[in-house]
This record gives sequence, C-alpha cells and structure tokens, in this order.
Amino acid sequence: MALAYDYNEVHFPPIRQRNSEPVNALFRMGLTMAFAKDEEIYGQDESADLIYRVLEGAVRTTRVMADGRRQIGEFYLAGDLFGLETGPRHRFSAEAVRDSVILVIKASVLRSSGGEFERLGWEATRQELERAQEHVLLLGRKTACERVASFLKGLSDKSGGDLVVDLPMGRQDMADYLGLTIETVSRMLSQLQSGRIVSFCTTRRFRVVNPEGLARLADQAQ
Amino acid sequence: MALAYDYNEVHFPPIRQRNSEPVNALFRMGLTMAFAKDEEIYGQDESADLIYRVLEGAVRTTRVMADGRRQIGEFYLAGDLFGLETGPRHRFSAEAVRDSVILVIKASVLRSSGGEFERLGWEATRQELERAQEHVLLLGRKTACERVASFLKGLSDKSGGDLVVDLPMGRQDMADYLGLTIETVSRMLSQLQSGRIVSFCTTRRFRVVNPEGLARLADQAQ
DNA sequence: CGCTTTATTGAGGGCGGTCAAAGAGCGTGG
DNA sequence: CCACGCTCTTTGACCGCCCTCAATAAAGCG
Repeated sequence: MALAYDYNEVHFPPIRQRNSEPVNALFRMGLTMAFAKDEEIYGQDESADLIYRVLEGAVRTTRVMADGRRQIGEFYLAGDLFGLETGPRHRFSAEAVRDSVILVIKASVLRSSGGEFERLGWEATRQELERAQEHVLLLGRKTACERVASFLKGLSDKSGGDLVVDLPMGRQDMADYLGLTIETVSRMLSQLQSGRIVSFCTTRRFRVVNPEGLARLADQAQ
Repeated sequence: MALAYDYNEVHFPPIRQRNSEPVNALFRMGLTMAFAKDEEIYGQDESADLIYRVLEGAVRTTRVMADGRRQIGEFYLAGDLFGLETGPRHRFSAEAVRDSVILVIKASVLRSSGGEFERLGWEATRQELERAQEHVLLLGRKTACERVASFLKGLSDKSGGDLVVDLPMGRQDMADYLGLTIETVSRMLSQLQSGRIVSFCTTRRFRVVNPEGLARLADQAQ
C-alpha cells in the first residue's frame, strides 16, 4: 500500500497552466503519498472525489476489457493533474508507471470553494478533453509509424523541446497507449532509428536526431 | 449561410443532465440558427467563445489531416450540448450532419455568471471527456465488428433503448467516427444482419433483433 | 554471474484497406 | 408515373499493414 511521505522532502515541479498561482495555493492543502511501480492509485468504478497531482514519477490511466485487452487513456508526468476524468465514478483506473509521489486533495474543495478554484477544475478538465481528442485522432487515423512518432514528439515537447528525452514507461505501456502491440512498437522504433529520425542511447532514453522529420511524421494533422 | 430561425416554432427536446432546470433557464438567453446539411457551424482554429445546443437535427465534430484523412470526434443529437471541447480555440470543426436547428449562446455567460452556470459548464465538459475516453477505448482496442456494434448500441441507448432506431448519419460519417473505411462498415453491418443481431429496414433505419448479442459484442469492456 | 523480465527480430497469417464494379436510393424533369 | 442521372451503399477480389507466434538478445536485479 501507499506509504506516508515527508512533505518537506518533496520537490514541487512547475505547473503548466495559464495562471499557476491558485494551483500552487490549492495544493498546499493536499496530502502527499508515495506509490510503488505498478501500484494502483485508484480503481475503475471507484468514486471520484479526489484529484491528484504528480510530484515525482509517472502515472497511467488504464481500462481493461473482459478478455484482457488493455487501453491506456493517458500518461501523467511530474506537474500534471489527473483524476478529474469523469463524473461520480472513475471510468479508468490509475497506476504508478514507476515509483512515484502523488499529491492528493479532495475534489469537493474545488467544487465548493466558489469562483477561483471552480474555474481551475474546469480548465484542467478542458485540457484533459483536448488531450483525449488528440488521442482519438491518433488512434483513429494514424499509421503505426505516425503513432510512435507522435508519441516520441509529445514526450520531447513536454520536456521543454529537449533533444535528449527519457521514456518513463516500457514498451508494453507505449503499445497499450498507441493501440498497437509491443512488437509493432519495437519495430517502428527500430525503423525510426534506421531512418535517422531518432537514436536510442538505451531502451529508455533517446535523442531526436531529425526534429523536422519527426514533426512531419507526427503532425500530418493540420 | 445560416438562416435566422423563428424561435417560437422550435421544439425544445428534453435535456439529459442531472438537474435540467438551470440548463433550460440558461438557454432562453440563446439565439436559434438553422444550418443546412454539411454546413459548417464553426471551423477548426476558430476562437471558442460560443457554446451550442442541438434543437433539431444532428451535428458532427471533425478533424481533417493534411492528406485528407478525416476523424469524427463526436456526434450530437437533439438535446446535446457541444462546442465546449477545448480552450481558447477549437481543435475540431463542427458541421451539420443534416438540416439542423442550433441554439447558440456566449460561453462568457457560463464563465462569468459565477456559481450555478459555471458548474454547468464543467459538468458538460466532463461528460464530453467521458465520451472521448469511451471513444479512445473503441478506437484503440476494439475490432471492426465490435466498433460497429458499439456504435449501434450507443444510438439505441440514446434513443431510450428503443429497438427501432434511426441512423442520422451516412456510412462515411460512421466510418470516420469508427476509424474504419466505408466498405468495412458496410461489411460489418451486413455481417451483424446475417448474424441476426440487427435488421435494417432501410439503409438509415434498423431494428435491434438480439439486444443481448449486441451488448455482448459492444461491451466486452468491463 | 545466473535468473527473470523486457525488448528485438523474424516468419507467416489475418483483419481490414484498396480498387473496382454492380446495385439501391432519390430527386428532377419529361 | 416513369426515365434519367446522381449519390450513396453493397459486394467481390486482392493486397498490405499490423498481429501472432516463436526464438534470440538485452537489460534489470539479486
């Protein structure tokens, strides 16, 4: 189970939002918790009265079909909010991709505080919707190669456009996010590498060799 | 272009939301407009300062890639709200699937009115997110047959669980929503029909012959 | 270093896409 | 009312992208 975590040792990552002041104020009310790799943060169909922020590590939301097929809804990295995804009950479960520290606060604080925090929750939900819609386009109309390229570009963009990027998740998680199999993901990565688009230092870290080429593959979408 | 529409002739469909009173109050402020089949209601990258409600007809939101590949984000039928999908600018365009009557109101009314309406906007956005997440699961992990079955079941559920259901859209729209081609959609419909799951009276109207079978195909997802 | 887990690569197959043609639906006008 | 032409839908034949199955290689981890 989750362990209590010393608040003082936690590093607060910057928040990617228009006006971060209220967010930071809000999250001083929260409780920090540590989760081990693959540990569940909340379950499918659990009531959704908490919201979360990743302080360290990475989180995935997943949905598993009766026969075991798995779809990852989204990944959340340090600074990201998650858990607003739905109404009274969660449709996806959330798990730590690796050892992570999560800040937890009551959603009712957002709802009942009136004005400022209310808008914050709406704004964050909107951002979630935007990401889900990008995901729909990726899954509905992109080829395997374009999906993997989009994914790598997304990670690169998130890390401030850095050319050397860490992959927080394994190949299986990538596959389940991209609607592919682990073998296809692996093949596409090899293909991108031999095409001098990216270059893998280790299995979990790559360098963007040709940013324009990567963007061209990823963003056929207008 | 859109024509002005006589307010008094408009039939107000019931709203599917927890507490419909504020919604109905809100929408007395709006302006009704008529759109012809395939007419654009708003464009990709247009600023998103209006929200919309379908009074009559049907609407689709679409995203077109540089090479012409098209993805439909969602369909909206009578009673549905749409246009909240994103931040300052729309990521998808919206078009009338067929001749439709749309109620339009300023989003700023929602944002600035404080309290009641604010929560309404959040709630609607949340519902949008939920639908987008279902869509992600469908596109990421369901087979062609399951996608089509899910789609038909969704329509049936929306029309109050009726066994005879009208299809508001053509095959191409279905295909672009389901991430398939028009031929595959057509083949799956024929397959569902020969499997005694559904039965098509006309190309635009079907009857659910075997509701359990349809649900089984559609809802492998837990 | 040995064991387990994870990733890569190869060979072959199937689901869904592509291309093409025939059929159905539907409005317009004779 | 039927003829005509257009669009939409269905069906067939074939192909290719991605999946499946399997073996090897690499990476964690004690």
